[in-house]
Amino acid sequence: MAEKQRRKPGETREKLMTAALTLVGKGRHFASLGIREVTRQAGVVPTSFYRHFRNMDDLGLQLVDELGLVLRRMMREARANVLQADKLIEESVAIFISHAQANRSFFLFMAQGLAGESRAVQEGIRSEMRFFASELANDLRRMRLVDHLTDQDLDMTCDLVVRSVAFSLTDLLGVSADDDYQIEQIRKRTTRFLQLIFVGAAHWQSAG
Amino acid sequence: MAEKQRRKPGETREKLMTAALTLVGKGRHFASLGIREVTRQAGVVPTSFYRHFRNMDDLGLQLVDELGLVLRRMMREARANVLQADKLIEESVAIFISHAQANRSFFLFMAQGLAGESRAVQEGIRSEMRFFASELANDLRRMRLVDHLTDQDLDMTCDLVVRSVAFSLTDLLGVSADDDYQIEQIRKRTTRFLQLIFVGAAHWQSAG
DNA sequence: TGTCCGTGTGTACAAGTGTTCACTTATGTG
DNA sequence: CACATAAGTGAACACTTGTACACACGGACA
Repeated sequence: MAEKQRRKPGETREKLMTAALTLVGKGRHFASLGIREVTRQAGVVPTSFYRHFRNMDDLGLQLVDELGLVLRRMMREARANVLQADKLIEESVAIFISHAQANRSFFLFMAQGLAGESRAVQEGIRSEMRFFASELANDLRRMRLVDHLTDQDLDMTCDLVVRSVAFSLTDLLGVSADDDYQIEQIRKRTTRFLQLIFVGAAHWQSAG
Repeated sequence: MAEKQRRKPGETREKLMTAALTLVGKGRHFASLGIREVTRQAGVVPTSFYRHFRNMDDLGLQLVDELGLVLRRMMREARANVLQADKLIEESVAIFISHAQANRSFFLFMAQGLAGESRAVQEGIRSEMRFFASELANDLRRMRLVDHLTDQDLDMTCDLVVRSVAFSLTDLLGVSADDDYQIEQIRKRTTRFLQLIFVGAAHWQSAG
């Protein structure tokens, strides 16, 4: 039999998660992946799967957790790089797009999971988005750019912002990763979306 | 052998499409459906599938076409029922939600397809959404509520509106169909999203 | 009336599926 | 060093899957 090569602990686990993401990155839908398929892609025997996950839903849930880390990294970078308020939207969108490109499979998985098969994964992703929106609201509060909005209205605004960006994600993931022209179009459009929303927020008082 | 019961032409075809939608309505993801599974649900022998569709992607494409009809019906009803401009948003959202409930499986399929496995289905749904947005823009132009916007800015606004509503769809489809409280929350939130967007559009000139 | 042809049916098969089982081995802890 | 344990392996199982083939029927049209 082939030698058993155990390296670092948790290595196979990671290989399996990466394999699932790789398949998603190749255009497959997470819901259509099977255990054997994933283990094959990972170069591991099918039985190994059960050492780390109970089933594919379980693997999906653990991917959601890692997705949370990716999002947090992105937030940190945005906080560090967006210094001047006047370019806030442009720069944030740019950072978002570059992260989405760098972690294409992850974001693909996220976009799929929003309407996915597993209720738990769905709820997990939704919860990550809520967290993201609330962090955004905190940042904006801290920057005192939106003092005229009630907390509730600010939360709503940020929710809408996150949703719009998430939807742009599906545009972005639909075009090939090196189609610079299309990507630039998406960047511009997303930026204008957010500008429109913030113009609305700025005048919300009068309409609320 | 069981009698062969041929009824109306195209009946089996419809049964297969309905069967796929039914499975989607039960929580399955379209990408994970198989031919045998669908024919089983339709009460038809697997071989019959090939008389009407080349594969599951083909069936998906034909579902997108029918989805177009559903959307057009919804638009027609909205046009007929939204008479006074001041309640335009509220009433449109209400009509949308009632249609989404009445055609739950269809809209579930649409939400799934946006990040689905088949590029063609994806593009089809996206195209339906673009059409919807452009029709909305035409209606608004006709009502002369947004004369200060350029055509391009109006298109962008409508695009954002349609996206926001589509995203609310995933909220709506995530809650049980008779959870009136949650549905009401979603209705309110979606309404406020659109109001925020239109406030933004109303003041866009100054920022554009 | 005869003859296509679209559509429905049953059978068959090779390949792929999830999961269980009994096994081996590497490694950290005592 | 001995050993318990986590993590890897191959074989086997009972199913399910997509698809091909030959056949049956019924209505449209000559």
